[in-house]
Amino acid sequence: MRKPTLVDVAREAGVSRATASRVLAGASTVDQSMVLAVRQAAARLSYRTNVAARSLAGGRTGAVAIVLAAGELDPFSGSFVAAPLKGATATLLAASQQPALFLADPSRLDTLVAYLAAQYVDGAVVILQHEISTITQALSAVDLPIVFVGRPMGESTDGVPFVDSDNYAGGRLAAERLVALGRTRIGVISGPVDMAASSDRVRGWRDVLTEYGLGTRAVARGDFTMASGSAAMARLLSRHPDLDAVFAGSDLMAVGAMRVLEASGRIVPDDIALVGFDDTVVAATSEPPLTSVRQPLEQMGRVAAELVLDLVAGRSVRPHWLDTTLVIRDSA
Amino acid sequence: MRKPTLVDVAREAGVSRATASRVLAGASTVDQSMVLAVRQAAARLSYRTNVAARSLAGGRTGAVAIVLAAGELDPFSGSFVAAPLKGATATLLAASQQPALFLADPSRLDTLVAYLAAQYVDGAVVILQHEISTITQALSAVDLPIVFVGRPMGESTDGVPFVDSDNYAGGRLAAERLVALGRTRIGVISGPVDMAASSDRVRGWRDVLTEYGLGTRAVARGDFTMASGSAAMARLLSRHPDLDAVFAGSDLMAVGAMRVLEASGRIVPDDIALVGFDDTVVAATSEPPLTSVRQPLEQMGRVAAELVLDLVAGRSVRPHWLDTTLVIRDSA
DNA sequence: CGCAACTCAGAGATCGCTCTCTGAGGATCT
DNA sequence: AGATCCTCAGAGAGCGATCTCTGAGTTGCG
Repeated sequence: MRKPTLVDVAREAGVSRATASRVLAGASTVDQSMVLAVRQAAARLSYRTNVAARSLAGGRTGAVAIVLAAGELDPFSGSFVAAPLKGATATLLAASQQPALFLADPSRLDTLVAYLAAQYVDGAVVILQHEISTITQALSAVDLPIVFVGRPMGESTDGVPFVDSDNYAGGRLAAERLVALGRTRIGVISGPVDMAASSDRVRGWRDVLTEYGLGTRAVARGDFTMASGSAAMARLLSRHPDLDAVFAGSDLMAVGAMRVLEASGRIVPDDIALVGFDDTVVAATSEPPLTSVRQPLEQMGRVAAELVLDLVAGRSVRPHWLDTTLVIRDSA
Repeated sequence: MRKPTLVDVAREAGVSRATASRVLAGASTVDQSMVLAVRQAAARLSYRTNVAARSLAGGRTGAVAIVLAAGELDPFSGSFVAAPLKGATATLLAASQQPALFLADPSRLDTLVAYLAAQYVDGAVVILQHEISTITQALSAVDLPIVFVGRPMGESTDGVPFVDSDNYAGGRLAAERLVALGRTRIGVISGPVDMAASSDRVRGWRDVLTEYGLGTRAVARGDFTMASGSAAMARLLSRHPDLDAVFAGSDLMAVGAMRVLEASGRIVPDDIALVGFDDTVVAATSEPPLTSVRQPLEQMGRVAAELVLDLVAGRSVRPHWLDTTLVIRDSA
């Protein structure tokens, strides 16, 4: 049997196509009795609006892409991607928009660009766990509302709408906690320098220490992994054996550092206090449990989706910084 | 500036809309010189065909959904989802079809059904690691070409096209290996009974032992997790302390079993040989490395995508069983 | 050389919906 | 009470492609 169309619904309800369309699109300027008639007719025929036709006529598809970088073998590595994804999905569904997941392969960006340019979707939320400048660059050429989760870095990223946690404030939170504990020789294990998130955290740490007149020389660089945290901690210890606190730019690096501290015979937090970043599951399960700066990952996804919807609706948006919070456990 | 349409391209190339359409759709019945003219005109205007219009007129969207259960973002699911996903994606892209990922939330199936019924896509590949009967049931009501990766179980699944590895043959492979090693008292740790994959593996194991006149009483049930493997092994040992081989229905259960065997003072494989299933990364990294039955996961995704394309093209398809292979390491 | 068969470009209808415009009917105001 | 305003249903024109049908030009064969 042929799929029922709007005309069928209209006939069944005894109204015109236009009225049926208004009801199904959720317009308010329709008499209540007709609304009911159309709704019931649609249900009776189990009618589904044809999105292609609606899209063609209305200029909007009702779908928003959520773009993830598929560099890793496991596409959904960790909550850094899953949590914003969840938040964005929930927001879009609540707004009756269809989320369309897209795994962007950095080596086949033409596919991504083609997809976005083909008007399958009205806008896109782009979630990149790591900075991938080729992706941001390719996207800048696409004429479509796009909001990034995480601040993109680079020349052409001015005015690009994004949602990020306030990494600077997060760095300050961590440093202030350590200062409040009476620590005075406070080191930092930074993440990759080419990531905005990473350098902002270190900047927050540095500013606080400077304000308190403390030294900011004890800096070692990692790459957010556990192994790099261990290596960085070892370097810090050899150069500054008298450290009494360390702020690590990620939980994984903090745990890596913890192992080295343990091996050196130091007790956390008695001899040396430790604060991590992200408040991932490892923070809760490490021994001792790690005090960590929490990022509102799911909320970031939610807000990014809201911003895309704003852009689609023609409203202009500004970048959003979301607050980080300090989750205090045993390590500091 | 307005987006260029087919009319613009046709005018630029000096041909009719119909001809331009034929060229861009890849038809062969067009003179070579016009093909060239249209191609160049399209490139000059950086024309992209409007998928909504094409879909409305042509009845096909050029997109195929890949459905995953949202719960399977769990990192542990790892390659069971990622590998078929990768295979399916590659196949679809090669056929110039747009893969559209969809995370199905088992508690909000209406969203999935609405998406599929709204004609966003021409067909769907459904990848479920665990049997989720509510999903398969909901999908049976949707009038759309669907192919499952993994055989769905249940009343209404007859004639449902699927791609699975030949779990029965895999179970046979494992059992034959153990028999070939001269083992005669061979137990099995099965997976959940309500999963076809799981019961097929056990059936293969049982048939081989029966053919060789060996006993098939040593059966314990697990749920594919490591902990359940340990528990099942402990039960097997208490009931059948003289076992000289065990076939575990998953690598994780095999590793769990290995821990218990080790604790009981038995040496793998000298005292007791062990074969796992799946050939996941844990098989390679366990100590001793695990002999395991490998599933062609990526190929399963590829074949499933091909079958969907066949269905979309109006060809009929049959279920496909793909061969498993035995990867021999140290444990058996 | 003539007629049938074939190839292939163009005209026009169509897919199913949204949106603007028009105008009927009722409410409000002077 | 008449004029004006407002609300809201219906008519009709697209949106941008595909696809069928038509017919001009070629080719093949008797």
